[in-house]
Amino acid sequence: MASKLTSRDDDYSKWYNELVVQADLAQHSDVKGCMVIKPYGFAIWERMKDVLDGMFKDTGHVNAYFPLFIPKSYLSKEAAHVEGFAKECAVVTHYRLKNDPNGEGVVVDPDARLEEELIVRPTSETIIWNTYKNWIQSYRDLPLLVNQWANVVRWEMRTRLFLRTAEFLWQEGHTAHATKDEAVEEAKKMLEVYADFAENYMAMPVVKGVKTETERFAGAEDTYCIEALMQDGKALQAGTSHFLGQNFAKAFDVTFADKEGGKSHVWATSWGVSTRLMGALIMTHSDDQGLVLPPKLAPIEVVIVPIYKGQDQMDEIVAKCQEVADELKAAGIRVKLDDDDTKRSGWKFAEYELKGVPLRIAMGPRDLAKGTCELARRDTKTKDFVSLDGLAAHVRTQLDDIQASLTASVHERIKTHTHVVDTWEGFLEALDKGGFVSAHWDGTAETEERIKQETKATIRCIPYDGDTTSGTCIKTGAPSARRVLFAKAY
RNA sequence: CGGGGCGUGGCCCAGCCCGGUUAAGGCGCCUGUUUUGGGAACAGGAGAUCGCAGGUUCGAAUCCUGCCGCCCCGACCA
Repeated sequence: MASKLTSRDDDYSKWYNELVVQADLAQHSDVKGCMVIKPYGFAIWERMKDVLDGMFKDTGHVNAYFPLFIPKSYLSKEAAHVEGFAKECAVVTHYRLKNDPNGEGVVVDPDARLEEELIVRPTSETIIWNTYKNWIQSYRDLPLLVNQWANVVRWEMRTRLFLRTAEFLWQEGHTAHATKDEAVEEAKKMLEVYADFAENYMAMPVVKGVKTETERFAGAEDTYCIEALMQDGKALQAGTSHFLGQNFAKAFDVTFADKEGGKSHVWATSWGVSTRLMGALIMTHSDDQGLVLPPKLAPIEVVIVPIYKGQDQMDEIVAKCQEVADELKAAGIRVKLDDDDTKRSGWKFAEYELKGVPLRIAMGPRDLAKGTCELARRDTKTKDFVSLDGLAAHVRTQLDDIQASLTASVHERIKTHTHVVDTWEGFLEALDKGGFVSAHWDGTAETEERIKQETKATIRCIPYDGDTTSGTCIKTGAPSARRVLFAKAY
């Protein structure tokens, strides 16, 4: 743990990889592209999950669980969908092993070949819609608002811890509605939930918008997204919500009887966020000393480190620290008292900084005499001596302040790193500086592709609250209805 | 799939080019003593079929052949 992190300026990518491992969030497993999420990393994910799950429930959704395996034939029922996912599917072909007749270990039993191969779900639309077919008969069964927390597998060529792993954890909401308007409204509503979560819990304000046709989810009619901006100026798609039209209802023949006795196909949405949010969280706030966590998602909001010499002093100080811990806990603050006698205080300071704990309280003999403690902020690295009287209220204020200040700095980052340009030269310059580039585009996939080929920048979204005055495309000079947001992305 | 790198105690790695007693060092771990307000010091100790399989040789971590795995950079993608 003693090794220093590579600085962000030296190599942002290396910094990220080292941080994830050194802060004890995750590690590479022996399986290519798959990670082990370690307890501390998982604790953060659990916080995210708990908060999001509450938000889904508050918007009327319920949880269910669908199988990991999808019959191969299901996947091909929606043409665009299979097209989008076929290249990255793990396939189960056998169901049994046997002892190797040549003596070494086990081999796949060739007699145990599945009649129809099973696909390890890359997403669950197909198996869910195949199930919904039997759940939905009447308008009375609608809307159907179901979410599932699950793991999915996408056989990516190139992976990075949290940002893109072959297996990842996520939630996927799958809803069915009687009308198009209601489904569109649902898709947009869930995007708002994601944006709310990103800004108010992750302290990561995002840009909300709609994807262009080429960036759309395979099988969707519209993909709404939240786009975040990382410290290195690259964008990260942090969540998507899809209006699926009647595509899956038609592919799986899901119809309902309406009030008038007619039969119609239902309208669908799906929406998801994944452990990629962990990567977003890490890259958004952390610094060269390690992780910086927003209090609302920090598994530990305050760590208390006792400082002492000798057993007697230790007993006395730890007892006082325990009192403080109890007081903070009673005030609803997630607090950890680290009274581990085998680690020295200096070691603990460095360790909790690396792990991004927002506030640290240190208490030693001098504090005990004065009725004070040292309160250190992770985000600003400032330290103050504060009275133990009214400490819980003070800590609460500080935590709120950290949350607000992290949020504000990301707002500022987006503001200062969104460049409005009107010429191709200006566009290239802006891309060099990093961040979002607001520019006119002629609306064609060809131009979008050309720009991507030449600059690696993609249209992140057509932002909700962007500039809607018309102009001319930066690449072709053709008329453009409005500005869109470009960026180089993860 | 193309390019690069790496596989040596739990972790980081030296040694390999130029083969030769017991495979070096650091972190971590165990025991003890002194320490303790910013990653402690000293002493002792445990821990390795050098990725796998062949080959060359009196002798292989080191040379040769083949294979496997992972990481990084690109194309593809959440």
